[in-house]
Amino acid sequence: MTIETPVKNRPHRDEAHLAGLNPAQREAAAFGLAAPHGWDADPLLILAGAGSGKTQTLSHRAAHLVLAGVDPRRILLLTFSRRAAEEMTRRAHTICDAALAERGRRRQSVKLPWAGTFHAIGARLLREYAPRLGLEPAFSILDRSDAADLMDVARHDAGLTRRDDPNAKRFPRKDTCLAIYSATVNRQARLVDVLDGYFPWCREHHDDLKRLFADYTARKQDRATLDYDDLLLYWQLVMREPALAAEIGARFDHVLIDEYQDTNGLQAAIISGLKPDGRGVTAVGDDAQAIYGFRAAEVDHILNFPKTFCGTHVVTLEQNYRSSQAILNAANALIGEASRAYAKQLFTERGPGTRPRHVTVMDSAAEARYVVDAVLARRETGVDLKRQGVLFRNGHHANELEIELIARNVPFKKYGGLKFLEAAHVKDFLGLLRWADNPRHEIAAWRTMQLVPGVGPGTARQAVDALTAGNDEIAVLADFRPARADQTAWRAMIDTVAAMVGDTADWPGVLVPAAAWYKTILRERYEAPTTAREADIDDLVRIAERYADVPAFLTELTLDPPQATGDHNDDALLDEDYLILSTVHSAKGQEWDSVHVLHVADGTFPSEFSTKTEAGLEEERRLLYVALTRAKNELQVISPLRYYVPEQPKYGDRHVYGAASRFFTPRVLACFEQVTDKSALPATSGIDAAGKPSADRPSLDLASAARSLWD
DNA sequence: TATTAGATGATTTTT
DNA sequence: TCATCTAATA
Repeated sequence: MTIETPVKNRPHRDEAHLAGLNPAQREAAAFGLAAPHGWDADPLLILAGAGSGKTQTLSHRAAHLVLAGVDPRRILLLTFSRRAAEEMTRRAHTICDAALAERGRRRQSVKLPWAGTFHAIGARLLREYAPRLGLEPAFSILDRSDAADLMDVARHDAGLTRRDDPNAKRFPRKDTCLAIYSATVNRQARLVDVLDGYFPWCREHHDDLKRLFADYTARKQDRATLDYDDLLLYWQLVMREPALAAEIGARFDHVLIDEYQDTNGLQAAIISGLKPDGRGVTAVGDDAQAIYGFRAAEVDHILNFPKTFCGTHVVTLEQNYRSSQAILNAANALIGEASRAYAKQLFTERGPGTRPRHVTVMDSAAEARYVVDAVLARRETGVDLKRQGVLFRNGHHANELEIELIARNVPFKKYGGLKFLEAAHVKDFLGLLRWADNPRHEIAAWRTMQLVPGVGPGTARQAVDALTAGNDEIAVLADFRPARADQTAWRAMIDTVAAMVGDTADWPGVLVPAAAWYKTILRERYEAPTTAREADIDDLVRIAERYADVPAFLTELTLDPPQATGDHNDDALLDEDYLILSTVHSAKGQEWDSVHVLHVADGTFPSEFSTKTEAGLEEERRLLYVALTRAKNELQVISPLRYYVPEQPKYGDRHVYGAASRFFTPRVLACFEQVTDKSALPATSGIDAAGKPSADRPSLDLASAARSLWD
């Protein structure tokens, strides 16, 4: 007897490549497709819990689309980082190749989908359509600090920093101004509402801020520069123009979006613009892992996806392949206490595993020692450093750990925190390249000029004005002779930049004199040996040489900066074993055999800035949930009793005895084994475990000394 | 006008 | 701690 099934659901021998997926994953990967007969594309929402094989499923779907006959170039894959985009593209490629080989066909020629972050794809589309949008195609992209500097120039020029009345409140600093601006743009909200909701202490400056932002916007346009937010904002504006939206939307048959829970209003609007009825859209995400509220992301976009696009098919992935049951229990207990119920309950078929540990230590010094000991002990049992991860809420929470790791010769790589590109000398050199790339890039020019000894803000300002008056021809600077400046260095700067400007410049050959010029500046500037800094410049040059031209290099570097310290020269490190340190945000999508979470105390986790609102607190809970669910076999959460609070200036010691994290309720704690490090036990002498004399405790605690005899 | 020293205040996570 | 701003000096 045969059972009639609709053509599009009939299993097909060509689906062999989906064999490794579980039923839910397979359903998601193959939904609406009947290879090789084409596809039918109702909107698809995949709710994928932590460790449920999301990347696997999405890359299979991409591969399946291609095998079903979709042209890869008509697929748009939007991810959260470029690393994720590359990973998925690579996997999809492998799956396709294997499937084609199976069928005895030749490997397909390399056609790549459009894959990248919203920002990167936005930049690419905007450049392409620039002529039709009244945009300079060769626009430069301002990174955060360039944008802040431009904001600062506008801020000073508007006289907002003058303080006629010394008692008057100061105008917000450049970073705050930029943050307010960014929040307003990304939330698509009115300035008043953003100020009321997120920056109440700046409310009184509403009118000045409004004027400032208008000026900032005008300056960016004059200078052919776009900031990060513009990449989304402009793209979204394009999508509001029906003809253009239809044209761009028609270029893609399928739009796959990863981490949909972290999309903001602009991004959601872009998707709606591309595919108004949602046909061809696949969104993947997990509402329990929404952690980018501060970037105006709203969980509602994923929750309301089925309402926004009617006819949405929803697939839920609940089987976790990553963590042991014991770790999953802890994570489930934590998220189970959220004020909002999450739709999924993760389960695993892996064994129970060892219970996660909750370790109490004295302070961050003890924490650092404890973690290094634990990491090295794991390595002894055969868990390589690379299979271990140390996670924390803020970049600086790992500072002491870094010192300890260096002292004990443990190699590591840190994600988040101070980045390669933020080092002053790296910024200087990039500024030079940015100026050459876009002679109208006021900030880059101004910064670069001040590198010349004897040139300060005033002189640089005048030179920039002269440059603008002279139609941005570098040559006009030759007539501008700054009185106090080192004339040789000034002349050399002009020659260096002039040689780099224009299409005729010999790339990457021009990098050599540019680096040479900057190195002379470096040596004059710093008395200490500059070899380390010079090596960084050489690294930068080596990276730059891999790109076709300056704009390509700068765009890549701005949109996808090296994530880790040491990332830029990772070729040398590649086969070595090293420990990963990462902020929880940067750890999204990653996993390790053994995970150590630092500094879990009230005030840091949850962060004290987030505890004022319910939404903020819930986001912190999800952040901790993300941290816990990174672990496969072993998990340790470390809580210092006493920690450093830079925000609270106190006389003398700024350490504070903090409360335990409010997330560790009895029900959550029950999933953990309690461990107390010896540093956190009552001291048995006048010297506490940190090695410093402690004045605030009795020099001898007879009771615990007596007890410890029996330990 | 450039540079330095000292005072003052603040916030974290990232494209 | 760090960035920013002001005042003093060259």
